[in-house]
Amino acid sequence: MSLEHKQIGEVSERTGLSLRTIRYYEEQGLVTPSARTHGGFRLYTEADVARLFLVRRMKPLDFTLEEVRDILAVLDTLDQSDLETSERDALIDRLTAYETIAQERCSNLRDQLSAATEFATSLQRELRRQRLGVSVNR
Amino acid sequence: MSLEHKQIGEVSERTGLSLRTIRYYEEQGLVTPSARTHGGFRLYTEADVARLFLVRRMKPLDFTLEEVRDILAVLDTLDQSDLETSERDALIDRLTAYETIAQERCSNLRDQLSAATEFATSLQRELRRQRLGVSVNR
DNA sequence: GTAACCGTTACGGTGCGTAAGAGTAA
DNA sequence: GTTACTCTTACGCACCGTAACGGTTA
Repeated sequence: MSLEHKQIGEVSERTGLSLRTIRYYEEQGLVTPSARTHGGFRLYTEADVARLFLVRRMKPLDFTLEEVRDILAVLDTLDQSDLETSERDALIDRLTAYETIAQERCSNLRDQLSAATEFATSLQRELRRQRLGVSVNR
Repeated sequence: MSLEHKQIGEVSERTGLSLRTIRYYEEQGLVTPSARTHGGFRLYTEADVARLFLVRRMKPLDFTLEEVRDILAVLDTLDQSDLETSERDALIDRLTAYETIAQERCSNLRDQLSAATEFATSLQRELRRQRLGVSVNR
């Protein structure tokens, strides 16, 4: 059992998500553990953990948790084989919309990274200036 | 006057910060407009706007607004020429600590960007698969 | 039985969004 | 006198952090 199902603490360490966050994601319907012990402890399969990692990868794109839930639902549904073509097309459209947003957010992230880097190096420069100013006494 | 002082709407457009955000930053003591009209309209100088841009550059590093205020205060104080050496050294230490954090956050941001990019391209792949699956009918 | 985990419940906090209602600028 | 800005006040919300208190597991 401990081969198949892990409890929340280990999952937390592996994913880097806090206990609180993992429980909150469950509360919001994102990732539900596949099982519980008789006493109520959450038990996660590898698939559950993979799903948590997937959510984690989406986080930087700051989707709301509602959007994340929707994306997961679309992906889940697309994995079914018994879908009518019209329904599948609709899902693909929804996913395409999310993909567009994702690309936009990625480019935002790039901008933020460069802004942040710029700030960090400006701090460095300022510090050098200040240290010199003192050691050379002007 | 409109040559020197801009009101909040124009500042908002230029900085990309919302009116609410600019007012909130003031409330938190980050950036205070240099003047007000008789009627109470906020008036910003170029220096004020530059300060807002500076805050904007810090945002991706997700410092709390309290930390941002502190950083700004340190920078402001260091710009004074009449500081005792001991005081200046203390400020430099504080700034150095922030610089270390900034570097860490930058590398976090890089990780997030790559995770996000990874997710975006995985979405792309999934969409290609799905579109093919339909058009080829399996 | 005793650590080390885990459960639920609930309050708190940050960083804004979003009215609402009224005054100001040109 | 209008139209476009702006003001303050205040409530609301997402995403968790952090107890508190008690049960579970090995």
